[in-house]
Amino acid sequence: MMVESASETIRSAPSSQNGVGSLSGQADGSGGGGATGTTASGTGRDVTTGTDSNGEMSPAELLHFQQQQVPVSVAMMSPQMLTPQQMQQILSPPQLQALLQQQQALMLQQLQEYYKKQQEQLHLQLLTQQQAGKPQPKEALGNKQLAFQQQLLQMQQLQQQHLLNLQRQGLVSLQPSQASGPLQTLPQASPVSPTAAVCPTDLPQLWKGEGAPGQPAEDSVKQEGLDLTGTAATATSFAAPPKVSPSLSHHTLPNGQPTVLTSRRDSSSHEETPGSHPLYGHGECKWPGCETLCEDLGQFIKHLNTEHALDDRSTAQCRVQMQVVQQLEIQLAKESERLQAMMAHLHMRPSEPKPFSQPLNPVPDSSSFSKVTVSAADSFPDGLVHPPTSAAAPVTPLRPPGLGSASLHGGGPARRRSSDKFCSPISSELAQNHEFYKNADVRPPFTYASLIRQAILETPDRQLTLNEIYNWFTRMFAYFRRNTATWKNAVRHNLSLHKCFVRVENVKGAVWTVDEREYQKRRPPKMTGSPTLVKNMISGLSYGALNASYQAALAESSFPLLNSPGMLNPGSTSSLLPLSHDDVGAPLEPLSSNGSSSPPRLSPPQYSHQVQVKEEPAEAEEDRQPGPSLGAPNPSASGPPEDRDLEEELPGEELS
DNA sequence: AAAGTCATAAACACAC
DNA sequence: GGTGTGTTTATGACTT
Repeated sequence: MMVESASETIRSAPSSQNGVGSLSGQADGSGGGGATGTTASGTGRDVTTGTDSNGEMSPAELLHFQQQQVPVSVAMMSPQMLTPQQMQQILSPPQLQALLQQQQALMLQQLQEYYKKQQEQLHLQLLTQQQAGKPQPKEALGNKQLAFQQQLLQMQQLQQQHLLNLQRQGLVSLQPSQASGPLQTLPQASPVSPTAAVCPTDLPQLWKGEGAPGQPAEDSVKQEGLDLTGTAATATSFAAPPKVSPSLSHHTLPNGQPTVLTSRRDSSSHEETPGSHPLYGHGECKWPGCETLCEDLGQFIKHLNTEHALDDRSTAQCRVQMQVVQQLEIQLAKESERLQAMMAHLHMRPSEPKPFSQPLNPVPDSSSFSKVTVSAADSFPDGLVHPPTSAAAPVTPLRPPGLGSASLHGGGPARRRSSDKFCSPISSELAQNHEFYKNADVRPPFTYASLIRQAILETPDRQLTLNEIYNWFTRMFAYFRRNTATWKNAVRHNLSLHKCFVRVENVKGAVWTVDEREYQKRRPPKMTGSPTLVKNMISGLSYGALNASYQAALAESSFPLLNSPGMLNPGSTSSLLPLSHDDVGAPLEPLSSNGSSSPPRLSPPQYSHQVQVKEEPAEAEEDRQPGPSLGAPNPSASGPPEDRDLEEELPGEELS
């Protein structure tokens, strides 16, 4: 009371402090570092803005440089994750152009290589099988081919669509050579393959770059030794994912020959016309970020030698480019695997047509089209299930073949209702980028609430003490290893503020649980945080994360009802979270069923599933749990539903 | 422009 | 008194 007034007045002063926040925030208040306060705001931000690639780069500068390059990857994924506006915000026009061109070229190239590769493979397969006298049902093969071709088509369509979208958005002006390729080749089959929307989610992992442990793809890339001259690592290497469907994986290489060779040749053959240079096109230098006009090849060569000589800067740029390529390769690998899974599958049951071609509505509006559909499809079940143990396992993006098909269901056109994808984006995103967040000082693109929930749900008991939550944060995110006061306060704040978090008294103290129902009640997503997120992430630095983040954020935002049971099919449900069993069974009864719905299966008290207080909740437990009353602040859940918490999860969770 | 979200910051109350 | 927990309120940046 009195106190309050007092504090209030006091507060007015501090409000200015917010200035601090906003200060850093000018770019975005909360953002980037806002939180992380001092440090971040100070350093981080300046960093982002400040650097200009100078001639020589110190390690730090190099880092900065990479940050600057962020846009590269951003642009790459952009269509799926950012609205054009956002992209434009982040990138300067020239940058945009350059990046997009680069992206187009790369994709094209890789697709073509991939295509060839696959053809070879098929050929080989056919031959082998025929020779082996194995009366392999031609039908099966035929189907395989069909499926395969469809997949390829799908990929191409995806690219086409992608380019079109870009064009439509005015983000890029298609250039004859680049655009024409895919466009011509593909008799535009309108239905843009949804699934195709290759999800870049895992990319960030790769981005970890050198350090990343066991990434098959990565490894192969490295082994090949990147061709720094420009054509970039070939995607082909991925055609032979080391661990894919056994039957197929081995065929990859025709003669066990380093794929590289062939592929490289291939690529050169298509790209390099006599008198041309992979880095030279349309009269200008195609070196990332450089658009210098060069009248002819000679001049270009000259330019190349002078401007892009072997120095730190060029090297750094190369590295960035390598990463970009790796990301694409990962995508390709995923698609490839999916394709193989499809083939494998069809081999057994050659009928199933491809479900995915739902006519994709032609992108309602630029901003929406991207919405990473796939992510959902991508999120694979096993997701977070891995206990957060420090198991620095190789977070392989590869999806278990069996699951591959899942994408078929889920992968819907962009705007699809989330219901189809029940996968919790955050969980999948985290699962896939677990290592990344763990090591990179990047702010995760989720709200505190969603993170807290995730932390809780990851535990078998679905309950955590505050301290355990803290630990989860620090364990899972490098970002939360600093500025503890700030985010811890935020965590507490969120716990108290949101109804979905229920405090349960325990003998040993109190634990926090999640009232899934409350959580689900949250209102539908909204495209939060874009710009902010963007800035944050960028300032946060890793663009890999950016990607993932965006993807996740967008995914979430586009799938409001991600848990809606209605659409769930058992199998997929499991993918949801670690809660699997319980969850699957009971819970999620979100909105779909009936607004406020009283979930039939749940007792009024709800708690959807879980919450069994550890040890002995004893009496306390009784009180809160079942009870409606929910322990702490939480009124009857069913009653005042949305009041308190309605936040994140689906929405683009960013923690700005 | 209003309303709603979210992140932050901070004041307070309590319990240990 | 210090620290950890929880709860609240205020603010600014953003989005719808």
